Amino acid sequence: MGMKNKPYLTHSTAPERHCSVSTLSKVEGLTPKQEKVLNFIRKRIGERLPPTIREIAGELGFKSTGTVRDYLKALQQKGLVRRMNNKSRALELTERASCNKIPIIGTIMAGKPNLAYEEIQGYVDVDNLFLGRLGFDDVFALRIKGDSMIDAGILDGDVAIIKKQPYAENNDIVAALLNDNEVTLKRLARKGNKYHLEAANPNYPPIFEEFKIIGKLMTVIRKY
Amino acid sequence: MGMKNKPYLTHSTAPERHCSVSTLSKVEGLTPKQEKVLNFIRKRIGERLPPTIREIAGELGFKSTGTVRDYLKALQQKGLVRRMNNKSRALELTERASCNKIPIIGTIMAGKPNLAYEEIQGYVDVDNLFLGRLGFDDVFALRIKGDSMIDAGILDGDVAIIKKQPYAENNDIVAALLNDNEVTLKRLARKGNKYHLEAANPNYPPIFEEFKIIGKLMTVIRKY
DNA sequence: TGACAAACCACACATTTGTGTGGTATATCT
DNA sequence: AGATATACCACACAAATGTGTGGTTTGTCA
Repeated sequence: MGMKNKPYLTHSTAPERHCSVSTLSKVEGLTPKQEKVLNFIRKRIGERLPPTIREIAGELGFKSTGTVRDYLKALQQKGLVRRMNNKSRALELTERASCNKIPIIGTIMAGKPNLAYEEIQGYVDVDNLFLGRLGFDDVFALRIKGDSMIDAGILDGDVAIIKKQPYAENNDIVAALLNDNEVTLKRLARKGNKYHLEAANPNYPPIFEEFKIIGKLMTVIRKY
Repeated sequence: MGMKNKPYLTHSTAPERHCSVSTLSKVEGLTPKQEKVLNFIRKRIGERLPPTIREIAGELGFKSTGTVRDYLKALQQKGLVRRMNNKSRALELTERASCNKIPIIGTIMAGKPNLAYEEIQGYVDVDNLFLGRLGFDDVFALRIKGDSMIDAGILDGDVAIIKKQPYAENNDIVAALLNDNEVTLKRLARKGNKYHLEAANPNYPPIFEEFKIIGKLMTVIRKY
């Protein structure tokens, strides 16, 4: 009955990930109804608990589970949804249907009132962007202080996502622990067969003192 | 049986969110076994499909569902997990147990074998970092081509997250549409009471031709 | 007209899944 | 010694859930 938009888990801390990609119906050849089903699935996956077939039926007002299965079959055929047999809630969005992604635009057509994406080169996956295939265990973040890496495009205040590892290769940008227990982000450089640290800023001298590599720079994020 | 670490959904595009915060057991008063259960739940929620009780039992090697229920009860009492009755897979992590955040480290103590976070300045919330309070519909991404913004620390290949808006303020970095339908990222500048676009690179001249602002730079992301 | 897809429904059945009861063993604390 | 918590197990039952079969209606396209 009228439970529209009620979060499934009462105390959910999950972000609202529901996103109706308004152009998807045309792009992907979805009917409006199919898009509604897909959007509900999106929403619930965003809330961290995919729906059961009967929950979809309830939300969309269908009286038969068979109806939902027809929709799921259609969405599967169109490559937007994947399922596992005989597993409850085993619904997954494909790359194309995922709503955790922000389109990367190449060219944009200026339609009169709105914009139309002309060329979508790909998608930024919000979840994977930092981590790639890493787990949360494997990384930490540093907030950059100072301008010692400015020539590498790493500015004061940027957040650096560091993959924990006690080694790195020549020329990698690494988070290193100095003797005073300070962490610094520098480029790993080799002179002969000894490694040292170099800033990306001519005003800073290379560091030849003892250091310990604690991780390797994976991602830089800057907010404006 | 030995299905350790096998992704649950074969073609899963979901990130591996499994994160055993190694200090959690002490902080939260968890036993090692309880932490293992929690970490498996974390992992599977990260893969977008919370586990059933029997799946937990299978993973951890328990032969009885009752065992798992004992663990869930303990985790619930310790405020790390929430559940719904009679709903399959209805497992949710609380704020404290959630693993969507990456700690931002200030100083780091070098313990003998491992590192200990000395000063956690805050957390990077993976879900909200790009968007803040924006929805997925309000943004798009541009992949930076060229070095015209290099002095602003925006390099070739970086991904720029743009908030859609047809206006901006002086000195904002904006995504602008030029006459040839090309999108470009430049700094909005004012001369008298006319706006034009400026690169952040002395090799590029300012752009005085007609343009249309399509959005404002919110975030820059660079992967290594 | 016929073929086809979309969009529904009913209902039975099998499997999955959560729940409940009642155990055993071990260690710790009082 | 008794109370308590952890750490398991077996088994039965009920509820939730996925599956399968077989329909009806409507519109579109050839």
